[in-house]
Amino acid sequence: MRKELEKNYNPADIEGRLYQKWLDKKYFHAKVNKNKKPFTIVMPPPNITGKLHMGHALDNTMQDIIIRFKRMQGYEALWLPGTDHASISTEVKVTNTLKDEGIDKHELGREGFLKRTWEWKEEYGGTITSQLKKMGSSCDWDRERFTMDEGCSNAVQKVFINLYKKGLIYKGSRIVNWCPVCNTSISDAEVEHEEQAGHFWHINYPVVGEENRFVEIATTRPETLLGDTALAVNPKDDRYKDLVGKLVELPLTDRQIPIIADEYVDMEFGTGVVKITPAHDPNDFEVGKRHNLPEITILNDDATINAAGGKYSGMDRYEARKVMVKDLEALGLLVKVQDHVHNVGTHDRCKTTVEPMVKQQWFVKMDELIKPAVEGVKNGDIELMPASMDKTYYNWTDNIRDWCISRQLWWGHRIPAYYCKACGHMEVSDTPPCACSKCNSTHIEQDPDTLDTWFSSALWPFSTLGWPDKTEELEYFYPTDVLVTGYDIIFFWVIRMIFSGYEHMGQKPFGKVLFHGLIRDSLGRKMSKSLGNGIDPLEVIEKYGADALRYTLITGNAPGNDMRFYWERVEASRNFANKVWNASRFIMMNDPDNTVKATDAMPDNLMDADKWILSKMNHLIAEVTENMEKYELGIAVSKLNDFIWEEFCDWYIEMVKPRLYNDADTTKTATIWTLKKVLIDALKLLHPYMPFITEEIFCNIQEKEDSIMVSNWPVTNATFDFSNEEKNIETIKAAVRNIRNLRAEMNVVPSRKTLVYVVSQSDAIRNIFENGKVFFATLGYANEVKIQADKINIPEDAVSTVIPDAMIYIPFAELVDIAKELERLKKEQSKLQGEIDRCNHILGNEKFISKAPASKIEEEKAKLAKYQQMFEQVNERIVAFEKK
RNA sequence: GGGAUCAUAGCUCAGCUGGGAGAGCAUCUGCCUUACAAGCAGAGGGUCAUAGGUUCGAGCCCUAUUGGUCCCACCA
Repeated sequence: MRKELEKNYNPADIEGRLYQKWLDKKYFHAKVNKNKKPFTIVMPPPNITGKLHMGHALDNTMQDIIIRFKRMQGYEALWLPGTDHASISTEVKVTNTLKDEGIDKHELGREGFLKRTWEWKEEYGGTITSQLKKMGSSCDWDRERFTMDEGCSNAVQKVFINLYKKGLIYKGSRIVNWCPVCNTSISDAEVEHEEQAGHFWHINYPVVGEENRFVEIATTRPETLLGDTALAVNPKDDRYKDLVGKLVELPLTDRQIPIIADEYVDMEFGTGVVKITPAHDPNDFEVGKRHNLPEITILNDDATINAAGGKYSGMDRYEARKVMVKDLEALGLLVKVQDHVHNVGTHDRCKTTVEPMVKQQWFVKMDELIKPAVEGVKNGDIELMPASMDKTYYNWTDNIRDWCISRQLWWGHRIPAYYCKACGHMEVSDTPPCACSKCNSTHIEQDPDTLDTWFSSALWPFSTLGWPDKTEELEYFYPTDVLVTGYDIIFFWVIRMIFSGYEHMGQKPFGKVLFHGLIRDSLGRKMSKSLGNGIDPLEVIEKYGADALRYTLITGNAPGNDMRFYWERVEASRNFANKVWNASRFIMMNDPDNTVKATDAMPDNLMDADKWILSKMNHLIAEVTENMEKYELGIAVSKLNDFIWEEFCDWYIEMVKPRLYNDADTTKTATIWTLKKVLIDALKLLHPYMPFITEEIFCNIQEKEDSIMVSNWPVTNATFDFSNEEKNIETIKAAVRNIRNLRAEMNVVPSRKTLVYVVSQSDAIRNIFENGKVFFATLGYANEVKIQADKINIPEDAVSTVIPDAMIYIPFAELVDIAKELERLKKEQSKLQGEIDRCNHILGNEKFISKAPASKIEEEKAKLAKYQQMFEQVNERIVAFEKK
């Protein structure tokens, strides 16, 4: 017994139930199946610290749409989910939790800390994946992975060792961004630069051997003076030419440092003299290397002054700054203090001001690795969408620097390097050596550092499929087909996956990259925790349903562009869902016993309107499929929306009502068949976008425990190409519009039941129509025009056989204010004349004829013919009117 | 400083390789109508940022300008 559908679509009732059904039936699970072609998407792993936000919602909606589409098309579609251990985020989070409990991470020790972190992961790491389920994501949860699970960890170790053996990983001293709070180095990309109000301290350095001669420098960080090993001037700077090569006294210390000349110095800026602190400034580090200057580190890891700082040692960097400025003032060496706004680097996770420090770090050599990654995009092996992202991509690859991969953290993949405490020998190996291969000492220690989070993410497309083992999954599903991600991690992640794929698999990791933009709030601001302007996708789902959310995210936006989130847009999406719901309800109400099935053979008594909508649907299938294959998801769904709402609901269903309400009508079955056929195909096309509502309706209408998500994607069928009928109905539509326009002037009570479709119901009436007289019919409500209806002659048989009794017929011409209509027609005529002139102009142009493609010329010719025909028609009517 | 990108209706945005200015929302008018008022039928509203150029023809291509956003580098 089929149940009555609610008047309004209520998503909350059905979403959970349907998702569970899909899970139970294992529809999401993809197997190695040699009889089918694979289609693979690997999910960008969200952080285990994360909560689902709009960015994830968009990202995963796009992936789900693609994967559902491909699954219906008959591919073995795998969408592999997983999460990222997010080393630094997680470590910060757990450290803070411990802090709240009064536990210091270092007291707990490495093992204890890791144990806690794993516990934390078990408890909270699944939050985001469970939230993804609410969105309807059809991931293969049986294959869910984690960047630190056994397989992924093996892959990481293997890659590290391979690269090391190839000489592509090295250990070196580098100036790195040091976060004194997180106690780790961070990559350039993790540093945020923000403007801060600071000061410019002008300090005099006394020249050695010259009484009362000083060199004035300006600095924003006077405390680093302790690590100065030179002053530098520009070699072209005449003011200081004679000073180059001389020594100056370094204030507050007993050291003397040289004055050197280097191009790096900007003569215009400050005093034109720069203090060089190689150990605490990236530029100075470079200068120091060029001039063989010593590197004096003056800070401890927690940014206090170290033993090299004499009386200042032990002070915090800012405290030392204050004291030193005071001391300089006392010595009379402080010339002046200016206000100065400058950029300060802060750590994006904890907002601490980073400190450049010289450290021993592990690096990946990039110059060779990056080459195939550049080549792969250049020769089209990998396609970036939108194509404009190529520029951003090359901008990164062209300026790539060696990748600092070591982090002084505990949570992550530990570097597989082992040191002999006796002789200092280092070995890189997948198992800890029992004894030093050089001195046989058993005092061996593993490198304490862990790897950058992105090191494991870079391997994600193949580590998740079993690499380094040669699994059949890897063989079957790799390379993956498309990567969907935000453009903001093109460098962090996309580039690194690409070169890793080529290096370790010898193959690209994915064929296409589909970039999307950021979701902003209604004022165009980034959604962020600190602003508190984030909209929780779960809240949207609760209020309007997952389908409405998905629909909102996918429409009204071009690929790669940022989008703003408005509640009004969600409402519009919900309204569309409701429209689909009610159209389906209407259809079911008209066949309560479900006697007609869409799978039945096509009835042979289809009317023009039926053929018209079937033909339209046929075109739509072709267009939507093409758009989706090009991943133009927004375009596809907006076409679908227009079709369902405007053509199917506003025209077809309205046209068909008199037939359904007339018990004597012999075409009723054909009508219902057409309604169902078109609805079911439309539902299928819509399913990737709105999985829940389409499934619910599909099951109700079929009365089977079937599922739309494993049904076949609709294909075009030449049987449904009815170009004549299409033309007929389009003409009728135009006529109806004209009548509607006139209605206001006629002072007729408007009604949406004003129908013209009847014109096509019988040859008799159609003839009248074709003779230039247009009729419309109204069910009730039109008393005022009733009188006029008496004046016309409708063939009795035409009316009685097909048309419901309540219908009234009014001759078009009788109702028209002739003067007004003439005016309108003349306007239309002159417009058409304009079009004809335009076409003639183009077609008469030699250059156009010679240069334009043949299809374009044909198109213009067709237009010209069409306009000329329309012009003739209008002209005939004008002549007819003028006779009156 | 280098680069990217955007500027189209009141708002948010589409507009694919140059050839008839579009949608949604908002506004206004009329409608309880046996699928849907979360609806139906209509209407108004744009010098396509500015100035040049290429072209038979420019929202689209080129140059410059203005303003916005983003990324990278970063001044001691």
